[in-house]
Amino acid sequence: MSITLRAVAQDAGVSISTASRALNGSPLISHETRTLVEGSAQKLGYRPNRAASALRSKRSRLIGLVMNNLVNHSFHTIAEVTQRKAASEGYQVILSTTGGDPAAEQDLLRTLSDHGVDGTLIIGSGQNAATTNGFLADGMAVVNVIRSSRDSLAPTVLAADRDGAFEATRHLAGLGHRRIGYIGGEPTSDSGRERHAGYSEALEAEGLAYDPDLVIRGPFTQDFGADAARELLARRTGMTALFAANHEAVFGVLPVLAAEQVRIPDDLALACFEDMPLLQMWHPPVTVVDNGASEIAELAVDLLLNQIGAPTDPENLRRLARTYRVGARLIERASTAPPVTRKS
Amino acid sequence: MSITLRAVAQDAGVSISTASRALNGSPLISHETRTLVEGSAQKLGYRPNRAASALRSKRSRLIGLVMNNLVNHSFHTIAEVTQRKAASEGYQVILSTTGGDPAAEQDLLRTLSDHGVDGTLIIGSGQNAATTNGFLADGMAVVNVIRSSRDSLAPTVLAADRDGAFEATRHLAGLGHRRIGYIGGEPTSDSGRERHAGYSEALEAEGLAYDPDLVIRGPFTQDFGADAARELLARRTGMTALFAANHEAVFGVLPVLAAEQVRIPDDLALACFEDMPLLQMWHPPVTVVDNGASEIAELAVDLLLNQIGAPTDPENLRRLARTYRVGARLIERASTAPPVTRKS
DNA sequence: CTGTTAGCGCATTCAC
DNA sequence: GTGAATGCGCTAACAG
Repeated sequence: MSITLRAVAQDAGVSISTASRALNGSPLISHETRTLVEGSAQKLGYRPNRAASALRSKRSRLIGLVMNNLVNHSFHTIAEVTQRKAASEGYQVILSTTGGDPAAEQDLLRTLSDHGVDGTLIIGSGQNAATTNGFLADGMAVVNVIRSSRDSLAPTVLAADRDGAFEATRHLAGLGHRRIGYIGGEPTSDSGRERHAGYSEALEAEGLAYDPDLVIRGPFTQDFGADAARELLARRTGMTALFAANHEAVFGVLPVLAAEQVRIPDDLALACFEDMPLLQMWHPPVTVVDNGASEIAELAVDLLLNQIGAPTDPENLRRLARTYRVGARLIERASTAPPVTRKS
Repeated sequence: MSITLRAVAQDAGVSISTASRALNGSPLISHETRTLVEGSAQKLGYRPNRAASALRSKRSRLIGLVMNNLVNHSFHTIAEVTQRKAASEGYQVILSTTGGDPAAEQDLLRTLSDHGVDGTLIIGSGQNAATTNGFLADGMAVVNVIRSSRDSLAPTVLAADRDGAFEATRHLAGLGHRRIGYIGGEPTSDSGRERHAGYSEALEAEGLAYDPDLVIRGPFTQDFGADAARELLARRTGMTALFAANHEAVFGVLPVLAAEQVRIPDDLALACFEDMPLLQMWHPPVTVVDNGASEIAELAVDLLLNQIGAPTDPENLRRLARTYRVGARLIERASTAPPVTRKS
């Protein structure tokens, strides 16, 4: 049988509630009794029963993390950072993957609520705002991450998709490229729209025309990337640079470029969105827009803990409930260089 | 305020204990009352309070997952598979990363226990058997994964490191290579030892001599891999094939080979341990030993749930407490080919 | 500052 | 089969 608070109280010769207060850092406790109780707890190897504590106090010290999958580099980075940071603040994280299914997502959200999580970070479908708003009303903290959720009353932390795409495109244009290809996500996704907007705006800012022949947008899949890359090459558009802004598609784009013996950066300058080991190690290393997954997670956890700190304060929530953008950062590597002028 | 069991019981016109039994699938309940209660629960949108349930029943429907990090491809694969499978059985998983620190690991294990997890999967340091054995004694399930733990009384699920390395090496030898290099982990790690043993045994089986000049073993780091690759190339040993058996080191080996313009497979046939997207997309795609991370996770979760099913049955635990090996699988890709005979 | 009292919501005796 | 009673271990009023 394990040591209960009662045993600690007995050992220390105080009441059970005094023991509770002493161990939970209540200010209304004398220094002596605190050290006394702590001594007993230490000696007996007391460990709090979180289930009991949660039942009574409505604070589980658990937070939920809901995401599509763990394969995506940004996602598992976020999971790891979230876990580490939460643990350092005394919270454990329940991890849930949805496979991108909104129904599964709702189910998981409910299950997390059953477990009494104090808050939830959600990289979601954006389709369960009603559910998460209900949680907020019940005093559970919520933060949307990476993907915004229409009608959600919770704070949202997003990557700077548009700015990042703008910078990458301007970087290519700045090197002298005038025919810059674009492979990106569908307009139905926020990030797909934003990155495309950044690309377009950069072209405009640099005085370059937007040519639909240079642009292919599609689903977040490797196959799409491969097809798109082949298609762009086949079009013979005079493209000298390519911005691959659809993360999953990159896995299809790279092998095609290699197989077609496209020399990088000489035949084609290449930039991608979202950094990952693959791109660092590629030959040559690939210039990327680092979306700041770690920083996004840090901020999201901060916002979550802030809510948890003042759970029943609607004013606090209103104050926090805005959209934050974590700045993107261009990392220049060898895959981008000025266009090679054939002949002169 | 959320709906409690009491409200459901009231609505159904039965006692609270009958409601509890009805919703928990107790056999001693008439069919009618069951459907009646389920109807009320449905209607009111009842959701069980897991904290209360855990406090009373000692079953939290939570399991812990402890691992070094989430960056390693095998690790996040295991995390994702574990989560999905656990969820399908009604369990949620608390994810913890240790950063490889045994003290942090112990701390996390204790914290998981505080939360009353029904069981824990641990990819651990192997140094906390005393702690986990204590958990077992308290009726918490434990399964060691990927890394064995000396003195642990819990079941262990391991990858077939030796067999995998044996197969990869024999594959290279079978292609006609006689000078096969090896870059692997330190002998202090189980997997480092096992894979090296598999390599050695395969050489022996193929009648090839073991040449220390062809072998470099070191830590699980990218830098080590880069250094080792450079060193092996510099030694001019007549090496025509390389088996990179240290997963993290692969991230250092690949760029060095590319930078040194080593043509694969013509100048050097290459095989690696542990599959991952990077290796599928590499140019050329790299032959690997797939360690079966998904299958390892599936089996580990099964073993955990089996223990949870019969928590106080020492006979059951004794029966399960053995070491399981999930078979490795060689995936041949374009990076391995017969040695090119220069001239004739 | 400390002790007493009263549950949190549920699962499980024990009666019937 | 069902209901009444009893805590699981803890925290949060409420007194003092």
